Amino acid sequence: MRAEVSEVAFRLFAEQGFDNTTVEQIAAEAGLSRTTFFRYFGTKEELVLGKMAEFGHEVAAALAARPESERPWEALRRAFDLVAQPRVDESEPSMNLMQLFSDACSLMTRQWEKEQGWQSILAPEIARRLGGDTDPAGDLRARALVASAISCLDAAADTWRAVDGTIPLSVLLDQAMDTLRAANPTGH
Amino acid sequence: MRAEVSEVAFRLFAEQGFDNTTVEQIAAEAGLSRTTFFRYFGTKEELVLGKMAEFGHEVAAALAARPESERPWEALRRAFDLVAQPRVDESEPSMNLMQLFSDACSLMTRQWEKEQGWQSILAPEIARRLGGDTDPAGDLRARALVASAISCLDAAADTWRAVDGTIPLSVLLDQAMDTLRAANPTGH
DNA sequence: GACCGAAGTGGTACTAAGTTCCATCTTGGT
DNA sequence: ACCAAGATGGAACTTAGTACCACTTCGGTC
Repeated sequence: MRAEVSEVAFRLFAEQGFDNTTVEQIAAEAGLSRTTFFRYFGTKEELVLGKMAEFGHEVAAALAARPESERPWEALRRAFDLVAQPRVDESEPSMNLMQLFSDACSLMTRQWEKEQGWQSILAPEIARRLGGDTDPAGDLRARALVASAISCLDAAADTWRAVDGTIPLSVLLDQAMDTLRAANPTGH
Repeated sequence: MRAEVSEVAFRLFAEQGFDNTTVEQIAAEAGLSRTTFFRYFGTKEELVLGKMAEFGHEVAAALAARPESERPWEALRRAFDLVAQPRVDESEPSMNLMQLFSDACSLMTRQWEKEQGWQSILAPEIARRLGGDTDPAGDLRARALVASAISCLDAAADTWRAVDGTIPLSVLLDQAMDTLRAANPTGH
């Protein structure tokens, strides 16, 4: 039922884009009223979020199935194969999934723009420090570093608020970023 | 001018919350019309985003000022001191800033909920693999790992689309995550 | 000093998301 | 056949955001 509406909606999203598709349209094509749509989904975005959550659980299952001996970072990497691995068996494999992933990021909100903003601000300097690659995908490493660092800051800030500031933010940030501290090359 | 409106808005946000403050209210208190407000800011969220962007540039400046010899991850960490370091000189220092940071994350959008969703789904397993800490802030390390991994996936997916899939996503993801690969402890 | 164009401003009306409330229909049990 | 409950649809409302138009104001020109 939810699945049926969802299917209709994603067809329309694919045809016209997310913003150009109204809830009224989705409801009409799915054969229910606007009111009922909102009773089921609450928000238009929840359609996308719901699908993302499904994948999230799949990834979690894959993660849980990784061997105990595997290091966490590696286990995560392997779990991500679920979405990253080009699957030859399914019809339209990971392209649609990554499209959805990417859409979900750009769709929802400005939070993303904020992070993108910080990323685009910080990444050039990091890229420079990593050495002067100017390959098309050359700055991926810089972006990964910056995005992860922001994530650590988010996590630390959240914990900081959760403990009412009784632990200094800098300590928490050290804790978070120490966990990730990679064998980075020395500045060029 | 923008600053003046911004000041009024943040006072109202603090008093009533972001959602319970209408643009009409802000405009009225700042002495301009709703129409003019939108001419200046475009969106209500841009008020918050704008402030975040300011901090972003401050951090970028601090980052650029770090010694060349410093490793990128460390340089980022030091640049983040701008927001993380408890500043004794200013009146209400980093608490408000982090409040804003945190609000900006929860405010804008569901993208954040999605990431939070994935994080909350994946983190317990990672926490378990890191060893059985159950401290209040004990899962910070797990959250940092998961959030960073998600960031790498985002960056890789973005690059993948930018190069029209001519480089396999798995390769890009390896590239991104190898950059971050930490000296993680072996699963307990 | 009157005139004029441009830019900034406000007002009105619109679309669309999301909420609330009420009326209606269906449906399962008595 | 009846009745109560839950699902559905409709109408009205609030708010963000957009489009358009009218008004003012102000600097320059004749």
